[in-house]
Amino acid sequence: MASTYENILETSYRLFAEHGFEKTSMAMIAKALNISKPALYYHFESKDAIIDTLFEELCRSIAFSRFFKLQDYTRTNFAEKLTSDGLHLIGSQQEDARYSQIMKQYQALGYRNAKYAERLLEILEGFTAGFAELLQHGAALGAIPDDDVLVRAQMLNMILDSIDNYINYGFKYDYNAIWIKAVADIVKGVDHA
Amino acid sequence: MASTYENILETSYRLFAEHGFEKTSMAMIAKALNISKPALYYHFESKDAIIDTLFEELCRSIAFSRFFKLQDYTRTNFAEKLTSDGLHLIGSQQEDARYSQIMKQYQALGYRNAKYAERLLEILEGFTAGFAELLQHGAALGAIPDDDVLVRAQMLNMILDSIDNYINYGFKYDYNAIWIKAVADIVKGVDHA
DNA sequence: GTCTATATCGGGATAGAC
DNA sequence: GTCTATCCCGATATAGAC
Repeated sequence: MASTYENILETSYRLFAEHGFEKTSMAMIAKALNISKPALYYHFESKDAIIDTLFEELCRSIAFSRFFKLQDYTRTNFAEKLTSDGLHLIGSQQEDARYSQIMKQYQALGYRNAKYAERLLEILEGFTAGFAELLQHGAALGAIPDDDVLVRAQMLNMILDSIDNYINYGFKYDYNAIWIKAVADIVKGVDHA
Repeated sequence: MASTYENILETSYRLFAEHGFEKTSMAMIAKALNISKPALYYHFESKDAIIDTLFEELCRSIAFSRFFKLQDYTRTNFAEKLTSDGLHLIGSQQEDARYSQIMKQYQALGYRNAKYAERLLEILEGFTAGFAELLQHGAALGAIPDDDVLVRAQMLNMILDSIDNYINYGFKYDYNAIWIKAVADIVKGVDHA
C-alpha cells in the first residue's frame, strides 16, 4: 500500500499531464484521491511544492549515462551501439506519452521561474557534453572522424531532442530511420575493415 | 496613429511574451494601454479572443515558401542556396526573441485546446512537405541523391526546429555551423563538376 | 468607444475539530 | 492525518452612464 504522499505525487503527475498545471486545481487532485483539500496541504505546503517535487524526481531520472554507457563502445561496434542505444531511448519515450507533456510544461514555467529553465538547460547540456565525450572517445578509437566533434555532438543532441518532441506532437515520422541516418552521417568518413 | 484594436494586439503580444498568457491579466493589458478593462472587452469579447487573434496572425506569417523559394534553386547553386536560405531564417529568429517565447506557449495551450496543437502541426508538416518538395526538385536536377528524400526532409525540418528552440533556450551553439553541416550531409553523394 | 462601479466565480490556502 | 467550513484574493466579465 503506497503512502498518501506517494499517491499524491502519482495522481498529480497524471492530472498535470492531462490538464496542465494551471487547469489542475488542488480540489481536482483531492477529489481524484478521495481525500480533502486540507489533507493535501498537510503533505505539501502548496501546489507549487507538488510541482517542484515532481520536477526534481523527473530530473533525477534523466541522465545521459543512463542510456549511453561509454565503456561499452569499441572501435568495431561504435556506430551500431550508438544506434541501438538511441533507438532504445526513443522507444522508451514513445511508450510514456506523459513524460514529454509534463516536460513541455516545465519548459513553459521557465519564463516566470528561472530555476526550471536553468535545470532543463543543465540536462540538455549534459546530453550535449555526453555526446561530445562519446564522440571524442570514438575518434580516439578511430571509429569516427575527429574533426567537428562538438558540432556533431550538438547535432545528435538536437535530433534526439526533436524526435522526443515530435513523438509528443503525434507525428508519424520514421524515427528509427532518422536516427539511423543521423548516426550514419556522424560516423561517415572512416573505413571499417 | 494605430487603432485601439491594433494597439491591444501589439501590447498583448509584448506582455504575453514577457509574462505568459496566464500571468497577464486583462487589467495589466488595460493599464499598459492607459484604457479601462471594459474598453478592452469592447474590442475583444474575452482574453482568449485576443490570444486566438494573435495566434492566427502568427500562423499566417509562418510559411515555408516565405523562406525557401523553389524556383530559385538550380543544379549548381542548390546546396549554397539551401544553406543561405536556412541561415537567413535562423538569423531572423535570433533577432525576435518574443516569437519563440509566444510560440512555446501556444504549444503548451495545445493540451487543453486541440485547435492550437493541430494548427502548429500543420505548420510543421508544411515545412516537412516543403523540404521534401525542395529535395525532390534537387534530386531531379541531379544536385542531390534521390534516395531517402523524405527522411532527409524530416531531418532538415527537425534540425531547423531544434535550432529555433535552442536559440530560445539561450544556448550558445554554433547554429550556422550546424546548419551548414546538416545541408552538407544532405547533398553528400553527388559530384559537382 | 470609453469610462466607473460592480457582480460573480473559482482558485489557493487556513482554522480548528476529530 | 484527515475532516468541515471558511477566508481571501484576483480573475473574467458585465451593467449602465457618458
